[in-house]
Amino acid sequence: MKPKPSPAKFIGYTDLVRRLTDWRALGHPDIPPDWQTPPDMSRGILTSNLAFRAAKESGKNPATLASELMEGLVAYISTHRLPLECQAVGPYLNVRLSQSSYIELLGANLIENTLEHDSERVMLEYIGANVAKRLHAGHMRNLNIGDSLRRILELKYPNLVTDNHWGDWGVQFGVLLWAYKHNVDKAAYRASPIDELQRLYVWGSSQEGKVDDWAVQVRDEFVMLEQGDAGNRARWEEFVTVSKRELSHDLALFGVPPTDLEQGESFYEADMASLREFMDERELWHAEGEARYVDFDELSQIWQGIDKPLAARVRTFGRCYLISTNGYTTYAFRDVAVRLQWARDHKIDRAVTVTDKTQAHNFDQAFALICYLATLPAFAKRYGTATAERLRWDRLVHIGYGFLQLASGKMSTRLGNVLRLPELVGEVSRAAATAITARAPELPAAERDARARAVALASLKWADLNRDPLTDVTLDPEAITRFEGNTGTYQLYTYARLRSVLRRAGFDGSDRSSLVEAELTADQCQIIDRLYVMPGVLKVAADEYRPNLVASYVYELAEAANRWYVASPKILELGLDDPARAASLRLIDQVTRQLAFGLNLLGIQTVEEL
RNA sequence: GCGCCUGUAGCUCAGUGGAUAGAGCAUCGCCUUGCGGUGGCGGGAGUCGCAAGUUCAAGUCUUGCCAGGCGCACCA
Repeated sequence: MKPKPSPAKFIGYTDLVRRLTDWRALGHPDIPPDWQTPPDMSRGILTSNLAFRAAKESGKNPATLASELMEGLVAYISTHRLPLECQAVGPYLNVRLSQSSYIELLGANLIENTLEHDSERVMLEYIGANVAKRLHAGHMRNLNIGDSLRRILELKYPNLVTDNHWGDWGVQFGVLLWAYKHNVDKAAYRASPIDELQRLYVWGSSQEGKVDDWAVQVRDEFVMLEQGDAGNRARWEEFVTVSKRELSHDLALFGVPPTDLEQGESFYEADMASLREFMDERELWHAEGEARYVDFDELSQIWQGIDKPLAARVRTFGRCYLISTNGYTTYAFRDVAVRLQWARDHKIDRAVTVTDKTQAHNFDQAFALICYLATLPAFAKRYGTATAERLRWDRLVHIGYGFLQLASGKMSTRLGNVLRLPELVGEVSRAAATAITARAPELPAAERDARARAVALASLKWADLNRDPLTDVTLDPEAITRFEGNTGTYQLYTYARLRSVLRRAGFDGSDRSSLVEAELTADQCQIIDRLYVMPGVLKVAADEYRPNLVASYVYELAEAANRWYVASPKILELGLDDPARAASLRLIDQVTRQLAFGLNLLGIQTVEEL
């Protein structure tokens, strides 16, 4: 008679941490254990430095205290039947999974074990495409970071909404409409509307100073558009339509799904008018001819209830123009209106915006202004108390990213110094095709190109997301597509190789009976530890908006799996009834699922063959 | 001038106030003709920009300097 699997219920990581956090040390009930992942997984899955923090009030040295605390922890774990072993190591309280639980974990679905949900309504804004302009290489970072944050934040916030803040309004449309009327090449427009619009915009801008009253003519075109002139309106709508078609094509090329919303800049006209009226009525800004501005030094002093550190920051924000001398609303003013609209109409509690890092100052100003306005009773009266309460400094977030360029000598300059997104993908795909041909020369061209595309996208996304968004990136297509090292290709390769083992073994996941008798090696247990603690990584990644933590986790998992796999006996040569074979295959299955899950959070699709 | 960001190995970069600061590339060696070796193991390589401070504990927090990048008003 074979022993039956343990009847103990599977406890996920998040659950386990919660229950361990409920434990309060005798004599120190007010000091939470604050469980963390240890720096080195060989120490276990969780560690607490409670003894340090409790040492002072108890007057004992941390190491002595730790062994005393350990008795209480042992009793707690035993009482609650948690599948854990624990040990005081010097002043640290270390917790590891009990040996008997590994087999059970191996058979469980570790990926289902995700984050605690937060009911906040969160808006994530990214892409930042403009009407009549193609995506260029700089947009890649926005797409990568935005799309990845979307996937990561969704794990924590079921009420996540995404928005593409579409650049579809403003004086530039006066320029475009004016240029279209004076210089459009109809044949070129039919052939490729976006290219012709880009040309027209450049041409139109270049006429400043050459044409009398250029500024007036351009402004009049935009004013006509604003006031609903039928011709300009129809043309503008057509520009928007062709631009959206172009954008969805580029997004598909890059494997990024569309956002939930596409609230272009024009969408906020009414709210800006309303805010303008509000600011005028209450004299909340300074007038300078047509222009209107806010002085943040003043504002920091009249802001009721602001805390001191924030006040010190806000007073350095300088002056912000919200209405220009020409009477146009500015970008900053639109960002104020955007957050009002989100808070009021979408009931957004937390708003995250992804743009390049040079815009940080603009968002500081816009966030400070809307937060200040939200403290005014008149604002709550006009826009709702709930709306006002949602607008809080610590919940308005700007994620800035640095610039991206190709390594010198490898930049495509066919279209001047702007590298379009499809060209970037093409450039990296060529490097990937070269690398693939080197190892599989006989591969048919179609198959090679398909793999090259997968490798190119994975390489680009990995190179981008494996680091802090703020750093500037110089891409070397050859380096990022290499199979060895910490590259996207290495992750894809590891996945494909392990999947191949499962295929050859005929693994279908159905047979778990022989698992029970398996003895796992220390290497295997450490991999299971890693798989088990992934939600801890995801939590920090979501809390701090940092996809690179997910990338680090994926890399470490792939590395650990490779290390074990290469050192272990050949799985396919083990007997079909050998429990070690079942355990190894099951582990590979868990690893590949987790790798795919992690890579997917970075927007990277795995492939079965590479 | 003011503000923000950055400064960690030769290079490119990770690094939750906590245990011996880690990867990749490059470099020097070793294992392995392999279930997908494009792998794996190891060596050398660090005053974590400098200096104070807070703390039981600082690459991490605070302050001051130094260097680089980016903003600073009606572009987005």
